[in-house]
Amino acid sequence: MKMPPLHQEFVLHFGEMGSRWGINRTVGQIYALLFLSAEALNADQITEALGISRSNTSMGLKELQAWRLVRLKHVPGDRKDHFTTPDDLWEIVRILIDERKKREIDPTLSKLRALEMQGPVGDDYSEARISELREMIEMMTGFYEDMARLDTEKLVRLMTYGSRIAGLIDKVGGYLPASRG
Amino acid sequence: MKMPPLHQEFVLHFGEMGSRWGINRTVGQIYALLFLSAEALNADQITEALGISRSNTSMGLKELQAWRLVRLKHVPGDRKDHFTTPDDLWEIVRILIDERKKREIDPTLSKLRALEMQGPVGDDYSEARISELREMIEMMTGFYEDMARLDTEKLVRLMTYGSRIAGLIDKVGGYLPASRG
DNA sequence: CTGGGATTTCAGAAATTACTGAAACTCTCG
DNA sequence: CGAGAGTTTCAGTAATTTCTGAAATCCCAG
Repeated sequence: MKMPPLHQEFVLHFGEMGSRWGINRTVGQIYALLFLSAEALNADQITEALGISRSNTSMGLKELQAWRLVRLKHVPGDRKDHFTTPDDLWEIVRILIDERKKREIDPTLSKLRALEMQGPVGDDYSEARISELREMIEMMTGFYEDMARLDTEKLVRLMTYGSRIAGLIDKVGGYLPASRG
Repeated sequence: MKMPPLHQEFVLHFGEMGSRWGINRTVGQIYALLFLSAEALNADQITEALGISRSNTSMGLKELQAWRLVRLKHVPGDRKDHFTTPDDLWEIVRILIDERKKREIDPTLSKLRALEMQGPVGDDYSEARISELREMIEMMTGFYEDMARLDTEKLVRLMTYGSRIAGLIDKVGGYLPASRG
């Protein structure tokens, strides 16, 4: 693995964290490498920098593309495909949350709805628990979807605003409809 | 695995989702079982319901306790330890986010800070990319910590309010300090 | 067409992670 | 103190996941 020390440490860290993030070591490393790289890299460059097999690189890139975390970029005069990460970090965060939601939450939400559809087949407690869980997930994903709709500038303002937002709602809350349509 | 069909389906689903959530199958199943259970269960009941080994149950419960997702509950007149999940779903969500933050984000934030401390050891692009990433993570975790401080009632109000919150900030934003801290 | 570079697929090997049963330990009650 | 129920640890095994090299496929320039 030959690259500047900073890159090296960063790449190794992402590799280690990979398993906690639900991706494997090499996928984490490939992402880290591309993230720090000013220019797009081709698969052979990645293979060499990380000291892994060419096929492993190919699979890693495929997975990162499935996550929409890396993009293909054509370099004129080069037949090879080159890869980059989006420049805009906010975009990366949105993609990450969307994809995790899709993989980790949506299937469970569907399952909960399906279970409720079956009608009363359990004891009261478990039925109630399942409904409550579904409602909570719907509220949280609904909120996220609302936030994701905001443009970056507004989002930054909101986050910087922090918990004072709550006071704001207290103040004006009475004059506004209590729930979303 | 003998339990009502509703429980069974729910438990199996949590087992399957486990790997996506960064826990293993049995840990997911144990959690699901306790979640639906009106009364606290002891380790033997869990072992029998899920058809796994007693030691596996013990390890699963230990991991769930490390996540603070299950609690010990003493049942009078019974020497065995009994386990439950918190009743309040909001509390569960807070715990989940806190713990995931601790495992998935905090180590990276530390690493980024450490890398920046080393002074200028990389190219300009990668240095900038790392700072930018650290700042973004700090903003998001800061916002989360602010939100976590709110009581449930305010939080529900805020989430229900959704994206209209942004308009609210637009309206009063000028009269308030631009940043926290 | 077709020759050859570029990429992907895939079956098996390697590495990692999960699970089990047996043994060790802990705690409490008599 | 010490018997025994209850729990945890741990070493070995099973299952799963990741990685590799070879073969197959793709695709464009000539």
